[in-house]
Amino acid sequence: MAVSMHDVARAAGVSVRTVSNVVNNFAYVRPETRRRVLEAMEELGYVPNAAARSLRRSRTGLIALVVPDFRARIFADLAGPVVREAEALGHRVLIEVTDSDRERELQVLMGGRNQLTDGAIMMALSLRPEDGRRRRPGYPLVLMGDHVLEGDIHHVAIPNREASLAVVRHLVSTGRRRLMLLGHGPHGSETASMRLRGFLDGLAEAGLPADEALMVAADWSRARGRQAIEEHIDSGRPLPDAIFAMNDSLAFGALRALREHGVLVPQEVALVGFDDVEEARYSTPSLTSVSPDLEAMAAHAVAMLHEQIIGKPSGREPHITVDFHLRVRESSQ
Amino acid sequence: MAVSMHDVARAAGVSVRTVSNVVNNFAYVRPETRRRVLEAMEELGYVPNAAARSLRRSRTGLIALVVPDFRARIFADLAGPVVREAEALGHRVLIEVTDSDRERELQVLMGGRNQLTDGAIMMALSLRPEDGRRRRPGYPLVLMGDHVLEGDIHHVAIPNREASLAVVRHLVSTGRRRLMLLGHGPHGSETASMRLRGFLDGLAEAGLPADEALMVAADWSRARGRQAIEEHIDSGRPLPDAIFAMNDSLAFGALRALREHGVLVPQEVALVGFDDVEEARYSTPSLTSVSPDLEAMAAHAVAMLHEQIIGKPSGREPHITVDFHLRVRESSQ
DNA sequence: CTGAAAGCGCTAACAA
DNA sequence: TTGTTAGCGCTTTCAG
Repeated sequence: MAVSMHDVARAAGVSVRTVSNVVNNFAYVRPETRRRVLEAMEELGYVPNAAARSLRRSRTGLIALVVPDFRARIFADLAGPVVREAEALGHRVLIEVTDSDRERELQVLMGGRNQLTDGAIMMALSLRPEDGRRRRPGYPLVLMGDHVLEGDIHHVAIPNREASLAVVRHLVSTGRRRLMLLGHGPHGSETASMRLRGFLDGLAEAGLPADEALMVAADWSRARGRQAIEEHIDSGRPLPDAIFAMNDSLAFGALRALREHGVLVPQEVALVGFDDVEEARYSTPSLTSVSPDLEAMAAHAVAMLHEQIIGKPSGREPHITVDFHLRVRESSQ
Repeated sequence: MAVSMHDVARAAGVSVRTVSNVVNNFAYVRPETRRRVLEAMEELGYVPNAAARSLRRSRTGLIALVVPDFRARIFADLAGPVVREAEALGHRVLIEVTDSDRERELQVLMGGRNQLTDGAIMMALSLRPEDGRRRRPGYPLVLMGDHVLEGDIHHVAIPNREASLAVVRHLVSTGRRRLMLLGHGPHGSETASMRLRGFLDGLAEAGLPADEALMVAADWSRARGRQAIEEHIDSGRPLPDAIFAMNDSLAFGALRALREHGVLVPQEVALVGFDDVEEARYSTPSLTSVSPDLEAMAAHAVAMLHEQIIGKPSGREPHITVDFHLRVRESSQ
């Protein structure tokens, strides 16, 4: 067995109570006593036992960050800030990947297989609104992204509609008239439909027609972006003068296809993406893209979760949409 | 308080022992009894308490994956497989970020602040060989990457030297003679020096001189890659006919600088990176790059750690170097 | 096959 | 300011 508090107490000639006080930085320990205890800890190589503490406090100090995919850039950019914020509030973060599997997402909603985490922040992709009712009562939970579930679940959203509208306005302001929307359809998420909505609103606002032939279905990957544009060109249909890709991957795929067919970007076709991945600044041409304030998302989500965990009511609004910036670069000028 | 085994036992009219047997899928429970217990669990919404179990078993079921940075692609590509492999062996993964901070890395080496994890897989960047002696004895640990520490610490390595040698051979075989090495220096890691070594070995093998002026220092980022090439061009020094960038980011930065100065890749300068990030297949031109077998790394690391945790001796070699492939693409043909 | 009961290491109420 | 002590919920030894 490992060294326990009792061993330390004995070595330091005090009671476990005092050792506990020292370990937890409580007041009311005489400096001299504290020193002796610290010394004994050092000497014996004492390390507190997380399990025992959790059991006693009925809190593990762990929160879950549940994401669909490790490789998605949104994950990479969100995880850092989430971990940082969480640590600042005294939590550690257990990262869990669902692969967008509905069963796994439901699992989280219902509080997990075992009581390992004090709460969860989840980017759910496969849940349905009515799943909200299956939430385990009392398990602190914050949703990120667009998934709004039934029941009053805390939620931090990306400004999909607003940002898409801003993209259309930008393109129209530079004289583009035949806008293609790339990525509509198969993905089928809330996210996609909100971006579609902003796109349509933008067209309406500019008095432009919504041309079905220019709303192209595609999974959100480079390969599919490339393929979609390739097929469009091969079919002989006229090109749009601007493409709004629902994410940057699609945009890069499209860019590759355009280049292979000798289409000039932005002279003949303007191109805009969504997410503002690092690569956007370095591609040829550099890519105009929507940059959501992910740091703010992380901060809000953690703060909301923390309040639920410590049971503070907080007058905070349970639904927040963060800010965004449209980074205009070479591909749309 | 949450529902405990006692509650379930009472509801099912059995003893806690039996409930435990059911929960842990032990034998010797009559089907009828099992059914009753399962029913009671369902009805009461029983969820096992991880803390109590850990305390009793003196194992948390958690292993730590310790990485320098969330956004590094190597992390993204390693984390998925590690989590998968770990779950297959019954562990869950707690991800920890060190920001390459030596203190934090040492912390891990010494077993962590509290006994939260049963062991750790670490990509250490800032540790020094002699730090190996500070390892907490008995804490299962596997290192990933190049950092070899003193003491007999299990270790899975990337084939830096071998792969760099292969890159040089490839470039030489396509007629290149003045090779630049980009990324040498500041990064200062084992990784960098092994890649340098392979580069030099390759030159020697081909009977080419090692030209100091063509070994350019740069942090491993796009920005620095771009800047380094820019400065080289501005200085009026003659260009090399091939550039081997120590990672893909550097290569993309270099590519951008070359393009801005009208240098044709690969006609005038061939370009090769290291890591084979997804982007390499989609850049213009697509990038030749070294692709280490990260899945294998993950699998080996988890297997090694698992054996340490369960205390199986295993005849396994404690130092493994995984395989790699050189993906030859447009940038070097 | 099932029951009773002893702790795992820690926190915190209560006492001194 | 410090000591004593009762559990937190679970696994597991020992008995039936």
